[in-house]
Amino acid sequence: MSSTSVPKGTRDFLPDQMSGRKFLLNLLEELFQRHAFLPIETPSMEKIDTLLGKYGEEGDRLIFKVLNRGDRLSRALSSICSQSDIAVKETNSLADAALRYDLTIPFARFISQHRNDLHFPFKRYQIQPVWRADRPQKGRYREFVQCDVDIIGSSSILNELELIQITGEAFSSLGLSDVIVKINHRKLLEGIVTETGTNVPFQKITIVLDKWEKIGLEAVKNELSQAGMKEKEIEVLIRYVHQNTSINSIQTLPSNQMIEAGCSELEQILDWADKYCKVKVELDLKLARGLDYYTGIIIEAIHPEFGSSILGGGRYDNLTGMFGLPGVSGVGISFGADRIYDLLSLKRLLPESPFNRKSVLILNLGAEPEWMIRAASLIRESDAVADIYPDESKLKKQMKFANDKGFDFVVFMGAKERSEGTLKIRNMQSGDELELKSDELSTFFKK
RNA sequence: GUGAUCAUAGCUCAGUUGGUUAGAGCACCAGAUUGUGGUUCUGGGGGUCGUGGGUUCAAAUCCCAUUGGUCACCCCA
Repeated sequence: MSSTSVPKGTRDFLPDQMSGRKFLLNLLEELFQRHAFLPIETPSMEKIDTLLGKYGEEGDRLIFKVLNRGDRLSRALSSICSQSDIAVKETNSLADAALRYDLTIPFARFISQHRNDLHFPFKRYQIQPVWRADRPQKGRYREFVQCDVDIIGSSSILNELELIQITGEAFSSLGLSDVIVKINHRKLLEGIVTETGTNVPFQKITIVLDKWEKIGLEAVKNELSQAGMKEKEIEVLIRYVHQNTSINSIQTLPSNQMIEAGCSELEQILDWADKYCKVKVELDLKLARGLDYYTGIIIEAIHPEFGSSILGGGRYDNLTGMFGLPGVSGVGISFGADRIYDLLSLKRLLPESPFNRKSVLILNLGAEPEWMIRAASLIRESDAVADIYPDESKLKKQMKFANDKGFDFVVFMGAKERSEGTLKIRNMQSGDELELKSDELSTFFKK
């Protein structure tokens, strides 16, 4: 017998879960549309070269590669097997394609390819699954849905503001009022690191800083020193980064070009966010984000009752350059739909009804089928959900079915009702019953 | 890639120093109730104790291996 389980880190979704997921995804999509973003989709697979080398060395390891088929595979295998040592490079000849790791790189590829068919600045949203060959754990899946909104072809920080507005609108309409948006600026961070005079790579330092909340100040100092920073450099770095959580305090930083550029953008964004965004926005100089391609403002959203971030994003100045379209700046964010769903379900903020509107089950009491068919049509015309129980089963069984399935009403259409020219409707929650004339059916379930 | 931990019914779990026929709750099915569900009562079905091997008169229990799940690190939505 074949196994009934699904691969590690992937899941089935039952109808009960799907109604919550649809609710979330529909809400986000509708919000994106109101902000004039347009939808696109890209294939689940990209050519392997499109993805490799874009996410740092850790990222490359987490990309799912798709094995070649047929002769190409046989040739690659025999070439590898004939060698005494299998070079890592050779394994790439086994795969020409890989599953997408995020939606941002495919988007950059998409923009470069279709540059002549698009109007810039171009605002797109994209809601699709991505795959990562990670070890699954709480809030971490190997297949998960990202909801990306990006604006490409404009350097204005009006775009950053809009993305934070969308973040605030999304979480407040979902009922997640405790979400905190943390922001930082890659240039500012880089400027600070420059001021320390260290020759340790910027990327290495930011990753350590990012762990601050988790491991504490002393451990951060330790790791920085292990990374090769001198004690004096660490001291300077910590002094600048430590406790700089208000816009006033970052103005006390030394001035160089990068710091000034970063500061003025952050200052503007924080001021606007305070006035126009429905979410708490905090400056956090420790926020780094591992993805290499960010160059300006970076943002991340967290919730105090959830261990990992539920949204991430930032500005990238030259993503399309790798695909032959240089000098185009973009900024975008990605909602982690699966994590947000988990959080909503933890906080019981998802709608309970599996049908997204009033729902009615017509009980089968052996009445003339066409009478029930007409009744169902009338109910559906009034925009409610209608279903006819197909078999003339015991009433108890049908009632239990209606109850378990979550129908709001059942309709009795039996011999008694037929002779009186009426229908009996029972509210499944209150137990109230009332009689209606057949032609009142279409208006009863309206609104 | 590194580390920890767990695996008994569809689900959540009990199961004593190894010792009769492996239990409970929930869920499911049937009846009490032949036109009324969600409450109650009664009864019923359902397990090769993850898999393979070993120790023993005897293994869910002890040993070894293996597979799978979960959690953490790394990194990230």
